[in-house]
Amino acid sequence: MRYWLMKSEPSDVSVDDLAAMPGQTVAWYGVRNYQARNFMRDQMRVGDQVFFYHSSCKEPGIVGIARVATPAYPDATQFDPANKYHDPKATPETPRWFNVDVQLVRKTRLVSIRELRSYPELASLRILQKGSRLSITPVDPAEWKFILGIL
DNA sequence: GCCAACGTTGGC
DNA sequence: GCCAACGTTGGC
Repeated sequence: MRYWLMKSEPSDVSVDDLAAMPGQTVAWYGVRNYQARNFMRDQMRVGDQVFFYHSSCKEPGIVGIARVATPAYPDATQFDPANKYHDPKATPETPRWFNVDVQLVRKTRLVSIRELRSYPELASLRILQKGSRLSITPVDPAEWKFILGIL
């Protein structure tokens, strides 16, 4: 079992949006970064635990706990010319982008990035590193436990 | 809106 | 295969 942190812009899919979805589950479409894709495609397993993180918004931070609900499969938006995530180089025979489905486990209080930065125990958390931009990052078991403890 | 950091693109 | 130019991310 692995642990992850996944960023979502709340103007796109917020934790409340996720809570309102059928089965409280959403396809994690739109990832167009190879490293993040590889995490989903190669390393995620059903049941992996996820911190749901709001980014590019007024109060960035962790807002929920989720789980990986499906193995990775081709991201449908890459094939749709009308979609902003359309990739003209992708075909159903040779898909380039993959996504898992993510299911909400529970909302949490907002743990802001500012608060996360305040804990020496989280000094190595990937998203706190200088220049970190990856939308999907692994979380160490010790980091996961620590954050659970402050929720 | 700024801008540092990083990823991607494409000419050579 | 190098690397400058460009685009994107995302906190502030």
